[in-house]
Amino acid sequence: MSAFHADTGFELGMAVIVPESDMTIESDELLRWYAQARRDLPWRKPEVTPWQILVSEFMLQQTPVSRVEPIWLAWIERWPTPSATAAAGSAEVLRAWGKLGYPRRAKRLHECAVVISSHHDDVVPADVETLLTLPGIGAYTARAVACFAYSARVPVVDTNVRRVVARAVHGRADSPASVRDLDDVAALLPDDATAPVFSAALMELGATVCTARNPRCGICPLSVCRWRTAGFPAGTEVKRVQKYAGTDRQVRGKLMDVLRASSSPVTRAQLDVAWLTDTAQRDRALDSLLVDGLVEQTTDGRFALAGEGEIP
DNA sequence: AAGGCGTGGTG
DNA sequence: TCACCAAGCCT
Repeated sequence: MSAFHADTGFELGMAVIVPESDMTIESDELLRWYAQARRDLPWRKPEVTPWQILVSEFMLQQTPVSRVEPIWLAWIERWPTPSATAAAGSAEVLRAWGKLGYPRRAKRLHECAVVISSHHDDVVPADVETLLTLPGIGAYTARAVACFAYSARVPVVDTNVRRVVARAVHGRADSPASVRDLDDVAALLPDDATAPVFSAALMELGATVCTARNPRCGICPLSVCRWRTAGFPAGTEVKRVQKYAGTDRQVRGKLMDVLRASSSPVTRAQLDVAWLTDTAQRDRALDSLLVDGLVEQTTDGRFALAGEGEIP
């Protein structure tokens, strides 16, 4: 057992009998920890609707909880349902999104609202298959909505879950994205109705204890962690984080900032001052915003947030 | 399938 | 300081 291979569970071609507790994450200890350590996030309150949970999931795609909270609170008060969101128009939605980042998410959220209000009787679909057909909803968000809004027993795999499972179950510092993730987590899921809380707890553990940098192993509730057992081996080289300063993304952000601030269409000159250093780059950024459908040009040649001219 | 897509907090 | 990172999705 001392030379046991952490990855495969096999040694020299001989099957090693692994205690069940080594291959799983103890649901009891995880749930007990979650019950006392869970953050009191507003979208976790019982009266929150599936649509409002969906909104939180859109906002949380690559944006930290602390920045999402205030925007989400104001958002659901203003637009509590898909139909209310759809009726608001995409320009107002893009404006309310503010500086959460990746405004394509806001556009897709509005598109979701339109589809759900017009084709699904204003009710968020409950099954993963249908959710996956909606704009901006991918593998994670579809399962998160099915699980957290409808208590479906489906694996929910985000970056936190991936990391926790990679460490506790596989003994690796992190996990390269892989299709095995879904099967891995499905195998860990409790058989009973606690599956959704189990998933929430797994995510919470990754977000607050088993973090990417400086994991707080001293307060981890898991009694079995193969990463710890293996002596915390380092992960493989991570791919470089994308640059931001000076990129087209930053220029797009500047242009969107100008558009958001104006309730009426702006002139080309007003956009030009948002990025003086490289006019070619500025043109490219504006063009890409038009291609993405985030910005529209009015008949008189000015620019506005997409949908600004529409009748609400 | 690798890379584009915002923004701001943090160690 | 500045690289890293934060409940991904899409092409």
